[in-house]
Amino acid sequence: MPKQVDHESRRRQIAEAVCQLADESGLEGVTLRDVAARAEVSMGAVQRCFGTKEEMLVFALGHVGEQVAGRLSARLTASPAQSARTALGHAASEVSLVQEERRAEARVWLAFAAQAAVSPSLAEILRSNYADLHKVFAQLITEGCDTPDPERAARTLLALADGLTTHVLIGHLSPTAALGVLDGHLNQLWNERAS
Amino acid sequence: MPKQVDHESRRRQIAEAVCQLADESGLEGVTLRDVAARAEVSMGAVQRCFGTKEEMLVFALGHVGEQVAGRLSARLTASPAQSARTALGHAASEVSLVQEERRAEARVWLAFAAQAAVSPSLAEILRSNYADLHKVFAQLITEGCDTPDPERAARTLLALADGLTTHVLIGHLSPTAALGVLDGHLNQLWNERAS
DNA sequence: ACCGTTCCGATGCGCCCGTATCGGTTCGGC
DNA sequence: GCCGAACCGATACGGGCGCATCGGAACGGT
Repeated sequence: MPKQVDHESRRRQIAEAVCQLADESGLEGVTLRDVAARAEVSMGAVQRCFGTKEEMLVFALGHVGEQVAGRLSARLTASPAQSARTALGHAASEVSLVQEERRAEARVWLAFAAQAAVSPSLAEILRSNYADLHKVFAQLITEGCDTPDPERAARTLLALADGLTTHVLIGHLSPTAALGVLDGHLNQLWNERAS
Repeated sequence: MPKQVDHESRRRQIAEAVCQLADESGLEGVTLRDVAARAEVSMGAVQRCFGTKEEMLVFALGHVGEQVAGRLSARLTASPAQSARTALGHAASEVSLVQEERRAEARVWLAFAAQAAVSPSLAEILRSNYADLHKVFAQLITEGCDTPDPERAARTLLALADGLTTHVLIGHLSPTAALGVLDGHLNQLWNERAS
């Protein structure tokens, strides 16, 4: 076997380029040529890593999903002693990517979400990501507060986080306002049965 | 002046075609040729109505915004005698386009939202639409329940509705589950201070 | 040392995009 | 009745796209 190259790391490198471009000009600004240029590899290399453009996008979406999930679990395990309330607050603000430094990831997420509405393979990845996030949220809610339907509370929180992401991206809400909404919702959730 | 044609109605006809195509294959499946074919006019007619493709998209987005707003106010004025609670429920379920027959509009909305993240002129339209919806929600909430911060409650509800739309489109939630989330949230909102 | 396999970058191909252009047609004004 | 302005459909054009191809470079096995 001649010339070995670490395919996996190259794929990640390309996925990173995809995300940068999707952040700058949307998913339709992601062309094989531009991706290759941004990743500083040749176009042929991109084609060898991914047989088709769709494959590349699927991998990139999985990549960002892993990043978000990784940051989330890192944040949860990093300081486990805190209350479930603050843990959930951190988790939710992590998932809704309202912080300035996550704006790029938010744009990438929105672009992929739109594409997923007409591309089953992308939708599949997104569904699996959402299922994971739902489990985490539901677990935290079950542990931390005695709301009657933790599953529904988790669905609510996840949808709220995504809606806030969208509204911040569009400019309808400021990041501060979004965080305020999130915090208020969590407070309401905590006081629900503890009147 | 020779040959008069109703520009405005033709623009609406074209906007309708844009929505149909965006529903079927996303915004990037919207090409001038396909739009012209779907609207059953020539490509030249499309070009005369809209100087550029972006103009056409902006108009189409405004068009769907008007439709949603129109349906919303129609539903609110149609049966004004009902309680503010049910009025808000109807409004929210109307805005979150979870019903099967609104699926097309939902896909169109998501496609435009993603594009708006990188296109200021589209973002402008969306912001104005959201501002209107926010006013309606805030008004209903102020009238109907005595939550301490109606503005924030309105922001929460609007973001939640959008997030649910997205999740239903992707297939993470069923329309029924989404409606359940919405209803549960409104109940929580109503019981907040009425313990 | 050399050989076959694997990787590489460049180039070509066919297609479709948005836009510009243009001759023909239709009609109101005089 | 004709004339010019407004409209129409078709076609031309330059460019960028995704994908396929190919000669050569790089390297491990024997």
